[in-house]
Amino acid sequence: MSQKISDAFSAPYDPKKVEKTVYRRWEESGFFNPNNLPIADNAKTFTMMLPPPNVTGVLHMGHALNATVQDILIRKKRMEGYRALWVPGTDHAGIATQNVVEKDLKKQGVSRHDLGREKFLEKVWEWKEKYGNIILDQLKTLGASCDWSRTVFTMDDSYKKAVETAFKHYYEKGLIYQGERVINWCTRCATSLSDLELEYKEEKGTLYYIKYPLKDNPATFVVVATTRPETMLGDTAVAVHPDDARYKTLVGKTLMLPIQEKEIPLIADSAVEKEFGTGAVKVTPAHSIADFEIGERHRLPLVKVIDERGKMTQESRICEGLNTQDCRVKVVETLKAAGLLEKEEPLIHNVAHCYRCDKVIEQILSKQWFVKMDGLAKKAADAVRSGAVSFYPKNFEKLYLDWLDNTRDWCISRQIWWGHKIPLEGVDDVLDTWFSSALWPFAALGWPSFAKASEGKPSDLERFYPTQVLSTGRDIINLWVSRMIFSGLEFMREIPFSNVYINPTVLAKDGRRMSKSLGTGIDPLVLVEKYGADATRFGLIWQMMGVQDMHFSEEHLLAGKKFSNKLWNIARFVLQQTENFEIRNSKFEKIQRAKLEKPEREILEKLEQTIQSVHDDIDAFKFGQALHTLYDFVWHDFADVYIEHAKTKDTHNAKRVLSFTLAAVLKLLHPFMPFITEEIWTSMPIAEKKLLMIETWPTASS
RNA sequence: GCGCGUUUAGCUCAGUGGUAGAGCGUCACAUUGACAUUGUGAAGGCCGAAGGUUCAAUCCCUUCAACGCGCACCA
Repeated sequence: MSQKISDAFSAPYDPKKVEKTVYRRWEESGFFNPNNLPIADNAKTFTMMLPPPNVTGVLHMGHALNATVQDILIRKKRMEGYRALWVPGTDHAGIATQNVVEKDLKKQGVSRHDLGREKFLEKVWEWKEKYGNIILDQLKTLGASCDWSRTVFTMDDSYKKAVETAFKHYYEKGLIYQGERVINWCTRCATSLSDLELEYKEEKGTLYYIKYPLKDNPATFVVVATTRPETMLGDTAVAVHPDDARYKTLVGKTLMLPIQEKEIPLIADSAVEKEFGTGAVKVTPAHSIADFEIGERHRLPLVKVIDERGKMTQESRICEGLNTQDCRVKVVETLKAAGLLEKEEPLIHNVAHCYRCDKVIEQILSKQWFVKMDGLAKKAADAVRSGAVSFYPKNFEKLYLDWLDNTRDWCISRQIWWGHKIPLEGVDDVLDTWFSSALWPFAALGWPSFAKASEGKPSDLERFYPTQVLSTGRDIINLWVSRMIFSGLEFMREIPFSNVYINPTVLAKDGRRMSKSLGTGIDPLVLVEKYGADATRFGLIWQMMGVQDMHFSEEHLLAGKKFSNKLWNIARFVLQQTENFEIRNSKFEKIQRAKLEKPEREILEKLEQTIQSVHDDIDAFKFGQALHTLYDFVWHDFADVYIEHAKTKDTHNAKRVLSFTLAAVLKLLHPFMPFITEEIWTSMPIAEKKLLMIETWPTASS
């Protein structure tokens, strides 16, 4: 692969001429697959699972950032001689994907019900094929060194088996149960949702003060305050706080529920807040999770007045068939006419919306499947409390523990079509997409099968589980990370990863999160086209200095492009100087420092420091710092100072130092900017040269 | 309401108990010698506000504000 320098380099650097070819060279080498790495049998493993992107659409810069972070880690470990495996894949993403396909069909005026389940699922599979492939191509274009031969989709047959096995395990252990309980329901998606799949938004509402007459003394009232007067049609009690002096004498009396003209008790329950409204709260056990719990404590009947389509039921009597909004109007009018509406007040309150379609959530009584959480949550919490799993940055551990310490049972059944069917007879529901994602670290390695890869060789599961690092975003710490941890402990009896690196959320210019649904996403391929993949990676990492969020800014990609060019020209100069100057790789690293002149000694000392701090920073997940250090060294110490000095002399030692420093720089930069470094490496005058991606990572000699 | 984070140059962000830094942008000058995607230099900041500790505070403490996030409430 030796090339004439004059052929290999012509300024300015053009990533388009290089990146595709270099990637092909890596793929042909087979080294993305750790089985092909030239390492000893007892080499340590280093495994990462790519958080499988949803097949809802193309990747944006947030994904690009996470892919780059992981590629930096895996490339460094590979150069350090580890059996390095990075498993890629994609996620079927239940509701989210079903929704985008439904939206797409809607453009042609077709609904999923027009097509029917089977035909609709065919459409979803078509969508999955298209976007799944685009996603993998995007990752390759960015330089991701995943082992593509191990690519997994969360609805592959083998994965399906994992999901069924997991369900069966929980079921037989009594951890999965079916129950009629109040759950979050999206009337648009027509499915239940878990507590985590809601987004609360502050909205202006009205607080209605309604008089509930005492049965024995209809001239006397208990006034309740509510933002949802229509749900009063399903009230089965009014509750006050046990210590509330205002109601002490009334507790236990019977009230008349207006409109329905039903007798309901006035009860005392400590879940009621004295300060809110009048201190008396209407209890609608079929349409509020909190009221359902009060209802369980007081054995209250359940009256379901809102159905799964968001329409009022027969039980609502005067409002039967109306939607909730119209029913509210009718209820308020009726109360006014009866003189039972005391007053109305404006109120700012939080309203739950569906995290996938934004529709307001109803809480309704419904028969669903649940996973018992107490034991599992405790396992997951202990894994972090004991230090077995660590978060970077550390403060995310609190977010994780807060949720686990307070979580309710997990509603895992969904009334949609796209997903894993619940593996029991007579049930058409599918599983929450996070149920399958939770198994990712081991299901993607073949679980439940431990079958040997080949004669005598350990299976992937044995060899690569547990993994070392999970790199992901903060928005799915509880949805995903916590569930992987208890799933790993439950099924593998071992934590799935020891480090969780939470990367910053990439925000668009206006400060909103980058996301497809918000229309704020930027396709990394557009930027790769403009600046090159190395510069795109550079720009993202350059900006990532360790805070929670980053306002994505394209100017850093320009800096990356300039830096690529600088590096290219540095290499041009060094290679010109060192033409016909070939050293064996093994000897190459050893330069007797004492015999050198001051400028040579200084640049080598600075290089040592750089090697040390880059090494430490990457291992501490300080990727931005590492890149800044490298940039400063390359541009300001090496180019501005040493190379300028080297122009003034033509000694053997100067040539050695030039070559040696460049070689070290290429290695250190390779995880960050893999393409250009690999390309320059092909022209380095080094004997017994391998691909840079598997060359030895530099260490600071002490 | 509770908690966490952020607030530094036009923009995106570093940083330190003692004359404040980078990238990009701006301005001036420099062009045959690796690189104009360059080089040299310059302008540009009461380091969110107010108190406090200290010889000295952008940094430590308190309070406040704005923004972001999580939790609770969301009757």
